[in-house]
Amino acid sequence: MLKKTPDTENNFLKNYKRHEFATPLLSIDPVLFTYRFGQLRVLLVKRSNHPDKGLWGLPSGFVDMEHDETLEATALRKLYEKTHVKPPYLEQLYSFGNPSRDKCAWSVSIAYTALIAHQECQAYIETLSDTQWWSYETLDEIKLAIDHRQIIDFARERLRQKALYSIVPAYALSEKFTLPELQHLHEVLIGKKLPKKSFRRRIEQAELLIDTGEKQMDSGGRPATLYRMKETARHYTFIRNLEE
Amino acid sequence: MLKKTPDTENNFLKNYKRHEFATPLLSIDPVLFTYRFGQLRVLLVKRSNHPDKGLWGLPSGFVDMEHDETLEATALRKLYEKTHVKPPYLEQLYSFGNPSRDKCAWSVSIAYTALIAHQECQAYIETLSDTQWWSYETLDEIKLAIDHRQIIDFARERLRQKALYSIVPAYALSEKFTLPELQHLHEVLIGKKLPKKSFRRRIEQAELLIDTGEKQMDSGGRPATLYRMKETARHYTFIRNLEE
DNA sequence: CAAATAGTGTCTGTTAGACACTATATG
DNA sequence: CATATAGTGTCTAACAGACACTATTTG
Repeated sequence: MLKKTPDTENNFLKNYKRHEFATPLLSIDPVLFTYRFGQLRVLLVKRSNHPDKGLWGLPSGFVDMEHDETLEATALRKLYEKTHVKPPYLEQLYSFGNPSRDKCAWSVSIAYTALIAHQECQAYIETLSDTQWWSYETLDEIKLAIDHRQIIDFARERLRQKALYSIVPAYALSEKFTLPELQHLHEVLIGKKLPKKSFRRRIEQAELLIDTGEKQMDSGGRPATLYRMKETARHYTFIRNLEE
Repeated sequence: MLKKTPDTENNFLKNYKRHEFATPLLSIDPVLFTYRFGQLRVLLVKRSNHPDKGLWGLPSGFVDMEHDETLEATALRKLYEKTHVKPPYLEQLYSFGNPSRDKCAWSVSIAYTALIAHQECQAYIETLSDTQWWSYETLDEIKLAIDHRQIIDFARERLRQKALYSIVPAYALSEKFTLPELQHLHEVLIGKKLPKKSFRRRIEQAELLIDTGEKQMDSGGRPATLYRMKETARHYTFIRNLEE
């Protein structure tokens, strides 16, 4: 007969070797969007590691268990490596997992959606030869790594939904932006023209924006008012969705 | 000088040992809700393993990398163990992760929300001494394992949101249900009375339900019509939310 | 019959969309 | 001035909430 160690939590913890538990490989996949030249764009990186080395993909990474305190921290760390800024919007999107998505083994990807103004990081990105904005509409032209196309499509669809009931997409614009800019972005995301008066009215009624007093002078017509978002706007949802 | 193996994907895969990559421990935490005796209830299990052995918690489990083909499959497997049925509604909720949530090590929980009619599994659950429905309102009376209270609250809040813009909560009712039942469930989730006429009208206009022709005779008044959901109802969202 | 619950008819105030209008810039 | 873009005034059809009404059961 074996002499048994008492089954206390302390003894359990003492003997706990993580690697004795077979557990899927975990990666973090941030999908960073911006709005540039009238198009939705996504940040892609040329992969320097297997699998799918050499293909374009998301700026993925593994949790650094020594230093990362949260899953978000991992996402922010990977985004910082490629942009040198912290995006003003970051939200967990979905976790994808199956035995073959990564060829190697059962693996799980926790995807995040992030938004940023391209002006905030354009200069830094241009110093990197392996990193660039890619128009969402032209993604069909390239083969993306692993299941990253599926993840991007999932993020894109969620962002379309958010355009219907919030002004979260505004985080893909500069800190100061105009209502016509925001409306055009929403139109790109939703895929149809929106009635100007209604769009402006719902945002005005919700009191989501602050008039900076400044005007954007470069439009070749009447200058548009520059606004910035109130902090409350981040979590505000309209009672009524834009119609699809 | 070392003779280097060519850096091909094949060589990479050949040498790929998962356990050489330190990766967080991953568990799946399904939150199964039902509606019984006018209350929202959640399925809890007395934990037979550390950590927090002996406390009540969610019916958690690990991905079985030999047999589970998806993350959902793991959630369904754990729920089946405790209910012997497959719930009609299952949706990924959120992934929680940090270095201390599980005391042992960096760990990640992928939580799922599931809904079921208690009638579908009541008989089986009553055969298990370690499993029971717990009213959400009385969760304060017990200490839950690890961060399961936080996960349940997160799921509860998401379900409240869904009550505002969908009839997904109906999956917590029997396959055939009445409009007053559904309205009461929504009132519990949202935490306030709803105008009867408006509630009925929005569901009628959306054509989400099928009149079974049957009536529920036990209400002590005029019998209520029994409906079942169309499959389209699962993904339908109203253009206009119920007001909070 | 009264009591209880289910379900409807209808009025009213609010509001989204339509669209024509005004406002302010450039050249 | 014309052109371009920003932003507003206002009408109307649709509809959510209020609430009183009818309908159908039990006892």
